[in-house]
Amino acid sequence: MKVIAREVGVSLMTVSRFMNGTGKVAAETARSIREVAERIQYRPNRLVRGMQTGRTGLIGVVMPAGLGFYSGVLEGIHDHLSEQDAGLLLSMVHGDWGERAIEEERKLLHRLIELRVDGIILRPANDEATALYFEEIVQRNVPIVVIDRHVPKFACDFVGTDDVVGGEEAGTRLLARGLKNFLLVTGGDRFSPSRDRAKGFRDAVASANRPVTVDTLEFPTFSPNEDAILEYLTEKGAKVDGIFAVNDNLALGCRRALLKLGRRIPEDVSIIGFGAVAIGGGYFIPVSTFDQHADLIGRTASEMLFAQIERKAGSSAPPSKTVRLAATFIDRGT
Amino acid sequence: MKVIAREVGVSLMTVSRFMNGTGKVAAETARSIREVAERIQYRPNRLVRGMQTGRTGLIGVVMPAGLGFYSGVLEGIHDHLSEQDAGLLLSMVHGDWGERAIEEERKLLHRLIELRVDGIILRPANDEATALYFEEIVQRNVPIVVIDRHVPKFACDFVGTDDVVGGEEAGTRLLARGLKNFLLVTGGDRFSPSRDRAKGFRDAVASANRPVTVDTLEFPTFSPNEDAILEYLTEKGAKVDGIFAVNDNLALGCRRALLKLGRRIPEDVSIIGFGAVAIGGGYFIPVSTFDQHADLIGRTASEMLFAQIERKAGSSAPPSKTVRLAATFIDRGT
DNA sequence: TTGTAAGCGTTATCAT
DNA sequence: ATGATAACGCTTACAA
Repeated sequence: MKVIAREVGVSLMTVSRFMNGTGKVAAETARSIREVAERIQYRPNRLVRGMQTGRTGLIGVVMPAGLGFYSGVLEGIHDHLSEQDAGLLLSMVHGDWGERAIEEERKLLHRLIELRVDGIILRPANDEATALYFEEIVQRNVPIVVIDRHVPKFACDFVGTDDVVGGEEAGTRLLARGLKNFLLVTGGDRFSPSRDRAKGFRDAVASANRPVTVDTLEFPTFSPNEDAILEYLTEKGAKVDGIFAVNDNLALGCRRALLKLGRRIPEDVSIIGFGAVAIGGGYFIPVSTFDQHADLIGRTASEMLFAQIERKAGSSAPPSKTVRLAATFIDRGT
Repeated sequence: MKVIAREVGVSLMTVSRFMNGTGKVAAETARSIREVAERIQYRPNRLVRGMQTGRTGLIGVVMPAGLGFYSGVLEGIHDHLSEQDAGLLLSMVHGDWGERAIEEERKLLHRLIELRVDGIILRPANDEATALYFEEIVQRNVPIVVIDRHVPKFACDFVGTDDVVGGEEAGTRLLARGLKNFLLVTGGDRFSPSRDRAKGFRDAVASANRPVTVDTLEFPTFSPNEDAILEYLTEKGAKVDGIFAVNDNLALGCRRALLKLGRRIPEDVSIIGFGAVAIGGGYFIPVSTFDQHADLIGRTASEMLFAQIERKAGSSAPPSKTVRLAATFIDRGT
């Protein structure tokens, strides 16, 4: 800017005003500035600008990536951020459990604060101990939106799937087929998506006007142990005719086990998953499932984050908002 | 820092020195500083620090995300950056073709420059017209590593798969089965991975010591048109007994077409894909393929980028390096 | 071991 | 419509 100011013969301020469109600049002056800027390939330093204005234009995103669902969310976030001319600072989390994950996540959040991000979108590693790392964010009044996993102990904006209703619909659909002996495959109760889908399913099945049974298989790591499934199906679960798994990965594990036992899908056993995990054009997960509209979750989260950021200026303190998007059933004939 | 300095009763500089470990600070002073910093939850402003030192600790990554391969690459990059305490600024590209993609990509690169990233990792949208947007990067001497798609017109560090050798191995393996009539399914010649894999395959097959045929089907958008495949297989390609597709998506398209025609895999037709696209735990792409070690590509790219960044200080100008990682065959019995 | 002064590239504020 | 000056939060260079 100094160079431009000198060459054009104006002060730094005139150049600054031209660059960020604040205040009036004479048409003639503007032309010269534009010309010189172009010639010397001037690129404003966004970081310094951020230091001045208090808005860096950077948004921190903390989530496990790689999996289909989260890349969809990430894409939704990214697209909205692009429209807002904001940058996406990505931190991927790996482990899901235990103290280590929490410690790791705290460090990531610290880093984001040190980078002075304008806001944070977070998929929490853990329902527990969240006060620990939310504390600082609250103190500093950093805008934040939580996605996918609801954290009951911390009131802030949340965007996720309507898991309870999704689970209910799964139950209703299996019931409508006249099935009676259900297997519910979950990841345990530690995370809201699994917990809520299971709850919805149980509620729906419990309200059937005929006698039904529901057995539950839990895989706390969300990875289906095929041996355990086989064992269940050959012993206690010999009569199972309907399976709901809280995610597609678990559903696929069941599918493989069933095929191994020679049980036909859906003639002998119906099966429904959740998540519509899909990968680029044409790959196909052979299990009826629910589309969570991942990209929309991401976009919504980003929009809510910006609403918070804009609000900060006005400094009102509205109540936190919880948004749950309906999952859409995808019938793949299983 | 000002607050800490005042409370402890030292100058700003002492605090600064303590914070970044430069110079000596008395043990006693250090204790006090640490204490106050802890109490007031001081977090250094990395952006300002970057402005001063010329290193922001931010790395820009420009690539299409979402697909399995790229999320693997992203993960590799991310892990290395974490180790280096650097931040990952992600820009996702959507369209792959035409002027628009190039324009979009230029804007992204500009943004990264405005953010003063220390370096850039780029999966180029296009082999053509690259000088256009590389020009500025070269002028500004911004460290950059290109991945996946080799850009012949621009000499810079590159990391990708050894596509030619991979294609050769596919050919060799099909030949070893005694097959004679091949179908090569490509995405055309515009991008190096498709082009090179096809070249390798053709070379291998051409060196067979028996008469063979090779037909080629091109899908410039990399999405398999099942009708076109069916048409080919029922007419000209009735005798095809071996298929090599330059990526798994195309291979799966062929698989579906074959199954529809009642051709058995691999009894009637052998098929090999490329890319080992996989998604979280347990999903399974039913086509023999090659693992590109995506995460290693990402990590290597990041390492090479940091080598450049460190070199910048020393300002020597070494030749650019091209690294090609071998793809590993994954036998899935097809 | 600590301090002083200047500077990084930009915007805010108040004046002209 | 333009300018002067201070300020943002930190580091570098030099001095004590």
